Amino acid sequence: MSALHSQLHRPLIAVVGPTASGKTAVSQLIAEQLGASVLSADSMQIYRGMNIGTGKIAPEARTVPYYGLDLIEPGQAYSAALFQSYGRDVAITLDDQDSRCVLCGGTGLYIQAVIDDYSFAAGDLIDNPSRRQWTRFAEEQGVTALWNELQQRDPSSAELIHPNNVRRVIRALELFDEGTSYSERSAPANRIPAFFPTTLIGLLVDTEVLNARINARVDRMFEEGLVDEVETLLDRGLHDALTAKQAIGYKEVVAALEGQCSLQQASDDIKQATRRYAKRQRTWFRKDDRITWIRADSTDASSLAEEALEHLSIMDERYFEQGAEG
RNA sequence: GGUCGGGUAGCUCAGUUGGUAGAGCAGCGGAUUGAAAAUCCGCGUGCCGAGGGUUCAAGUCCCCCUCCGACCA
Repeated sequence: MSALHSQLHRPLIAVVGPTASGKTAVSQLIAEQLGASVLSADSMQIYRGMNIGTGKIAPEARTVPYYGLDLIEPGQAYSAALFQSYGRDVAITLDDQDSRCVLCGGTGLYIQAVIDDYSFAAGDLIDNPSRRQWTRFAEEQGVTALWNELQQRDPSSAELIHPNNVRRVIRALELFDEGTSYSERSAPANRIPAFFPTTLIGLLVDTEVLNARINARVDRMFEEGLVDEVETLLDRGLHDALTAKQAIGYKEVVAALEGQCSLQQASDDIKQATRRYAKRQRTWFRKDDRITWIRADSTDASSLAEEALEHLSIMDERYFEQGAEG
């Protein structure tokens, strides 16, 4: 019994990989060739006004329609569940118009929420009394006491979550309050069935090469006016933003602007945080064995796109053969 | 040239009365079902500057050399 969504005429395309691996350029070239649109799956590029620091492609550089950018204000809350319904709508709508969709992004959870059969619980994200209550409980009683509460109510979920991981313990308690369970939903990522047929392409870059690219990119962000961008966002209330203020490149510049460190230090911190982020992305995508990895040490996006397109046409063919059989 | 400090993990340093070494940071690996650029977990062999000596046993004591720093000439 497969949950595979069969409404799509052609499989979705997803280009994944760590930050600075060249996803944006390659995705756009692929989309150009196929007459497709790009759907960004990036948890920070959804914010309006966060452009330089998130590596968002400039409007004048866009040669195909883009989705998934500038969806909300930095002060607004967002979630993987919201992106899931947004992304699926986009994918289905494009397919209905006989157009194709190239998912492009570094936020593994967002990608998977769209293409795989994740079912998030109902419940209010914005005004969630349960989350508030447990957050306060954690502050007052400590993380161990919090975990003990979960252990009492929902032992099988408690078993899956380390007591120090407050965020996730709280989430599990929320789910329990909603009458469901964290443990019922969690499953090894590679065992979740697909929701859309998707051809996944991963860009693989040698760590040393990627680090050098990250450093150069951060320097460029400062040259392009990252500090000004952060100042503008602060005027618009970045401080009160829950998630947006945690973005790499922004939190460090804010610290410098508040006099906690020099701009040089902020730049170094951004480079380091970005390296670590890239590592987490590598870890996330590595376990997905559907991904076909393309070596992207060179910056020649067009040859990478060509390689990707070759693979895509093979996979399309396979998809239609299977469809004809079934 | 002399005196005093110091030379221990990539970096900053601990190392008790001699029992072949351990923290923070960095780095590396992993997890990930409504914040995910978030959150969390795991990983420490290093000629203890070189050589010699005392001792059952030396990062630790003694001698000598060397390098760095401060001060005195």
